[in-house]
Amino acid sequence: MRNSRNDVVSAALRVLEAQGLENCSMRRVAAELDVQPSALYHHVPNKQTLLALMADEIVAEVAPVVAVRGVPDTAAVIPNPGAARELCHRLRNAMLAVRDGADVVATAAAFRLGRSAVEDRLAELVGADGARTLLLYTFAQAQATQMQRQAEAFGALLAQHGTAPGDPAGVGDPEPVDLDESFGRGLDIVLAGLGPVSFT
Amino acid sequence: MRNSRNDVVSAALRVLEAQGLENCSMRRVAAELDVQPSALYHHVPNKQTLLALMADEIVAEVAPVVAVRGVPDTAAVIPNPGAARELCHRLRNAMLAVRDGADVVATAAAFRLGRSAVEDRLAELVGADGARTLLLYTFAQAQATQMQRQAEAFGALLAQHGTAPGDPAGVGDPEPVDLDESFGRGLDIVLAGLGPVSFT
DNA sequence: ACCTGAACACCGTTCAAGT
DNA sequence: ACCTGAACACCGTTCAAGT
Repeated sequence: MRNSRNDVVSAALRVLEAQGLENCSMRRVAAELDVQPSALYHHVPNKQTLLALMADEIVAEVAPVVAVRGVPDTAAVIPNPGAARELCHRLRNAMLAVRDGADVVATAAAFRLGRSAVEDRLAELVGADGARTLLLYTFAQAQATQMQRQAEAFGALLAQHGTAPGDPAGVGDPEPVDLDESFGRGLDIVLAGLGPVSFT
Repeated sequence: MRNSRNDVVSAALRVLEAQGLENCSMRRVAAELDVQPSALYHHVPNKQTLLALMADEIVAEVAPVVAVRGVPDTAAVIPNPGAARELCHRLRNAMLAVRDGADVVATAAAFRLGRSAVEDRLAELVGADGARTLLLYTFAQAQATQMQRQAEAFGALLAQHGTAPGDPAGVGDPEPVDLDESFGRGLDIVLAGLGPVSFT
């Protein structure tokens, strides 16, 4: 046995980190494994599936390992906004830790809204509606954060290559929002909307 | 003058509606205009810009036309959660009205978080933090909704081609959440978190 | 100003064939 | 079981050249 499915996922994550999502092609993943592109299809049916496996890997450490038996009874939910807040922060950090991780996870996760470990855990803490709201907000916010960072990195590159500070490209665009702090405030808004429980 | 930039955007939106985002290539847009692919680059610097122009078109009717002068003073915000709620519904409907519209708009809009007409208007109604939270939630929720619909349409296609109800593919997957109703509930959670104002 | 034609450097996926 | 080699039907973008 030369390569396993896990080898393929690992190689794909290396390519993602090194080259970004737009360059994370099947052909480059194959090259990372010193293998022909067609060999990948022995381990994975298509690129979409590979991306979903990568997404699982990226968020693997986020949700506690405790197995949940069955869907929680809505009436049985014991609200715990503090734990929900921490889980959302962990999720966001996990996505931000990998280049273009938010895009990878958000795309794959939206595809199976309602059946992820993180969503199940969140639902136990704040109910199904709150869980969905928190999850969607966290995905979109992480995507925006990563996009802003990438734009800043690109702008820094341009500036280095001859564009002096104060040049047309840099004039008029107001200072960007701090999306790390903004996330916490948005999270607090949603949590505050979930009920009268105080959770500071 | 044979084609204007607006002709290109219109053609691209037609291709998007007819073929979906993954098939909305520069080459197909060119074909829609009976023109060589290279001709498009006379009107638009690259595909990313074209997608941004399409996004602007999709949400053009959402924000009121009233010109806003300057950034609203945070202290001067007169909370109006009811108006914010309606604006979010309008935004979501505009995205859902176009095939893959949520993806197109969310990607382009995340790129310029903080400088869209819709966000400015929302910020007037609920403040900057509330506006960002509502906007991100609405984008992600619309993306999830459109993805679920597409999956359902695909599933229906499969079922039509020989898969009887009760077949392996359809057994075990629980009934999907109604994301149209779910959106309203999530919106109410966020709005409730924005302050003590009642808005029913 | 707007477009053609040809090219460059890529894609995802399939499939027969090898070991 | 795992992989190669070759092919198919595509991509976005550039650039000289036409009108």
